[in-house]
Amino acid sequence: MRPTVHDIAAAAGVSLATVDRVLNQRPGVRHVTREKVETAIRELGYIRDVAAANLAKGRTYPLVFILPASDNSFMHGLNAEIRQAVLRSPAERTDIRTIEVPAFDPAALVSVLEELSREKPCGIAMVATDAPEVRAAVDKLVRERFPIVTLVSDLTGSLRHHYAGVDNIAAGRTAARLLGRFLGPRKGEIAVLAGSMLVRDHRERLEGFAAVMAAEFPHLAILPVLEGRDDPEVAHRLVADALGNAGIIGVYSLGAGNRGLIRALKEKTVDRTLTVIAHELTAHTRAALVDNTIDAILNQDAGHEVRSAIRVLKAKADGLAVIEAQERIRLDIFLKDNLP
Amino acid sequence: MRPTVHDIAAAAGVSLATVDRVLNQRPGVRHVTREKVETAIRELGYIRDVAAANLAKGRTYPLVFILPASDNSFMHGLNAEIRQAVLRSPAERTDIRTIEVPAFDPAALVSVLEELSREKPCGIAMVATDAPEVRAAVDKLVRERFPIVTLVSDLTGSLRHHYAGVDNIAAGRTAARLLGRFLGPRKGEIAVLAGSMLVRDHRERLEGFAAVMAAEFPHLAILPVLEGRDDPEVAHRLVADALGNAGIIGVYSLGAGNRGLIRALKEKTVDRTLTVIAHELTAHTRAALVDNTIDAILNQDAGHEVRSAIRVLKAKADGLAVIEAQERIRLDIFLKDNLP
DNA sequence: CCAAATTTGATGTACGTAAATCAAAAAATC
DNA sequence: GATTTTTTGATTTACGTACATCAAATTTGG
Repeated sequence: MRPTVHDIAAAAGVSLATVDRVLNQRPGVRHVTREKVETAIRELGYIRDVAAANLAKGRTYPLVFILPASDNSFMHGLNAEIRQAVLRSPAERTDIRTIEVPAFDPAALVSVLEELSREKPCGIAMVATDAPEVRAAVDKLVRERFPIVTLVSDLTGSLRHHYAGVDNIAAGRTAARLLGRFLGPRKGEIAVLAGSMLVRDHRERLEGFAAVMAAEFPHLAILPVLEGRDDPEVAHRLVADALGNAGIIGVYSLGAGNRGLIRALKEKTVDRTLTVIAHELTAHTRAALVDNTIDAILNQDAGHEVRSAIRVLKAKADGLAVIEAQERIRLDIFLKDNLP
Repeated sequence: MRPTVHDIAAAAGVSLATVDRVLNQRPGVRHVTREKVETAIRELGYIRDVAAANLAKGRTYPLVFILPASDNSFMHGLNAEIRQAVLRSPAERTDIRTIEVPAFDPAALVSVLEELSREKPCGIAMVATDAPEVRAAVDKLVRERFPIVTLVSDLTGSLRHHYAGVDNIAAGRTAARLLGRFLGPRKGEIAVLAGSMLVRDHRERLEGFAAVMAAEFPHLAILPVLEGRDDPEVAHRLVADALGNAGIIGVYSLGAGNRGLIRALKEKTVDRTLTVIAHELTAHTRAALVDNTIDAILNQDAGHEVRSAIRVLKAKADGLAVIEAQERIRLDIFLKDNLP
């Protein structure tokens, strides 16, 4: 049987009350006594029964998710997954609140973070906008002992405890290799459609993509990035224009808002084979993959990201270890054959 | 606040003891009373606090993993993941035992299953050998209310509650498309290295592979399957021999024991580019991917499979729902750019 | 050495559920 | 209608931990 507080008390030769004081860092314990107890804990290999403790405390985990108010399929999916998590709240003892902030607006994000400092949630998951003031606000919260995980888009160089999202540089590199290998020895130009170069994840994907392209597929030339602002209409216009260029043989869409891209691809008048790689599996990209308009989809599983963020925040709040391998968000590669 | 048993008792106008009898299906409750209680449960939306119940019951989950005694990297990895799960046992209230049975031996597997029927574990995870007598033994256990999940290799047509493994037909199809697309318009022959055609997962991978090859890449001819018995030495000899055929331009290794394959590939005398796709990420295949001996690796995450099997078995034992999306085991596709 | 302050012990209640016991009430049987 | 059987209620203890209270013991300061 695993040891209980009673065993610790007996082993350390103190009372239950004292063990409790040590375990819950309450005052009124002499240094030597505290050490006796801590030794007993270590020697017996005592682990607190979190379930029993939560029951006694009537504990819930108030968590806050901060998301950008972006109107694209991916964010809608992320929102839906958070709602699913809310439905599971009673069983998981979580109490989840979502805050939407204007996208790409560091100041707004910072002010939300500052408010949270007063509200005292036991964990914060946020889609980070990459700016120095955001980094400073996050670091401040971490120093005040708030568990913080970044979601989807990381905040490198900050003190955040964990990042629940894919490695975007690796994603870009993977896209480049797939595209390069699919195209074979053909020479030509590659169009890149992004949302905005102001977002870190898009910048990183492009960085990885360009690096592998240059190093391993020098016969393929990357055209200037089209910034579609994750908006289907804008994307449609940009891609339709670009396809006037007969030299294009491949497309990499690294952002959201692929509806416009797909429409432009289907409308193309000149009949030629384009190899297309896009990000994020949605109803639209899925259909396009099935009908061969798109050749591969790179995806991050929003459900996994949300569940992982919650697990990590709870663990951090309790000071417990996380299973690293379980919390690694993988880059899913979908061909038409392995769709879920 | 979520309702408790006390609220149910009050709402149904019965005593706590009666509610308990209903909840734990103990005898001695009239039909009408039982219905009153069940109505109250439904109307208040009562959900049993599993943590509190487990605490009161002093419950642990005795689980059994049945694995084939195969000496290859994948099975070693699976074993290691089970040992990790054992380390987490105190926190997860599990009590995990592993049983090794001779590989490809339905009779041995059946006799182990029959023994388990007496031992009464609260759940069984097994790497299934695909045979009618195994199917019958599994169905019998399921009818006796044992939760059973198949691991890595499924038992289609049986009553097992869940399969914790990848879709092997989809895996084979994916391999075919990757190989076909990487090779482009080149004509040639494809060597296929399998472990044994007696194992269901290998048969299924080949089936998916052959289907896509025939339908979409008819200019590539699949050579007769090499059965390497998942043994590096045998695989080495078979592949080395096969590579004497100058028409081979691609290799699909759908089984375990890739060390021999890799050695044969590196030794090849004629200098030509082979496109190679293999299964299972191990130290060897990983190195081969990095040095370009292998072009892509298809993988199933053994850690995810083990954790998923445990979650599902616990949920089934408690009669709870599982998060389907979370328990879906994906086919990982690794290029050298997205290695973990 | 005494008083004050600090540290420790003993004890009880609570969390939500399980499980057991025994008495009381209701229903079924003859 | 009395007896047996079945059903229900009331109550208690337990699981492992948290937390509060009060008394007792120990240490510290003067």
